[in-house]
Amino acid sequence: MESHGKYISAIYRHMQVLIAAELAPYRIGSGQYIFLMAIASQGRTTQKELSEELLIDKTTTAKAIAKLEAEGYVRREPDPEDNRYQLLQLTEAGYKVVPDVQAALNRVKRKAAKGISDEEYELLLGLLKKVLRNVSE
Amino acid sequence: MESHGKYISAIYRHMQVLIAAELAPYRIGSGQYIFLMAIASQGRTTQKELSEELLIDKTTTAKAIAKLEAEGYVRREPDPEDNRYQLLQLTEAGYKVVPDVQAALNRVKRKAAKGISDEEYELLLGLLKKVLRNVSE
DNA sequence: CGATATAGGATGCCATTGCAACTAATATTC
DNA sequence: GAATATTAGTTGCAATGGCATCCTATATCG
Repeated sequence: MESHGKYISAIYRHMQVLIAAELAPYRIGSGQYIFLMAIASQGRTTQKELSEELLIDKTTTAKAIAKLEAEGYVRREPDPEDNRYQLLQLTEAGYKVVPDVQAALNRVKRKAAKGISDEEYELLLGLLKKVLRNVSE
Repeated sequence: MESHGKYISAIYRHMQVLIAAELAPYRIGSGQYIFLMAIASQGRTTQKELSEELLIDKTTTAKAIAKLEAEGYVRREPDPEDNRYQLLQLTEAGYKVVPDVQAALNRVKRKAAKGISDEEYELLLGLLKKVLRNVSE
């Protein structure tokens, strides 16, 4: 009785390794790029929003943001209207690195999707979305 | 430009948590059950074989097997014909726990596959297999 | 046969991740 | 308005997992 779990796990681990290798030159780890790209695409945001959107534990988010900040890609400043929040935004260096990161991610994606048609890929995305909704509720 | 990576990663992390909770009563972690089930289905084997079949680094395999041995589910003995190998097999307790683990995995799978038809599920498996082949070569 | 290479496995180290528990700030309730 | 609850974020801890390195046993090559 075959299950998707084995494949999901193996794909995840291999993608982590591939992405880590691609992003090593920028000193961005496999655990940080999602946050960088999320901030890039939605501008000023908070850790809470990122956690909810990416379905990642808030403590994981905190640590990833701390690393991105240490590398100079993200700036943090307390929200003047509510000091519990830290407003996040990309720095100059952050904006500059985004296209390179995007290109690296595209390379990995092309490698992963080789031999899969656009229709099949859309189908895959749709099914994964459904599975994610199921396991995350 | 949407990609499967985000979903794969989120599904993986959520499944880890679900499986860990299901298997906690048996003191089997989310990193060990695959090995238990693999040994159960193929009988006497070695760490090398497991690593290759599951596409998992050999050091990860070593640690998982060590834990399963410590919990009394797996027995290890040196291969008399080649002392580099450790022959692995389930203990009594190992055989006894397999059905429970299988049932737990089935529960997680049913939850994950809710609202997905058998045909769609097969399609998903096929695509995941393709992606895995792509990223692991 | 002896030297070198290769193979299975183990160990140390580090990155990622989630949970429990905590802190500080804002909301709510009496 | 003071006490309590909730919320955003942080810290410590433990589990998973890969890489570099090492050890020991077998293979190979001169």
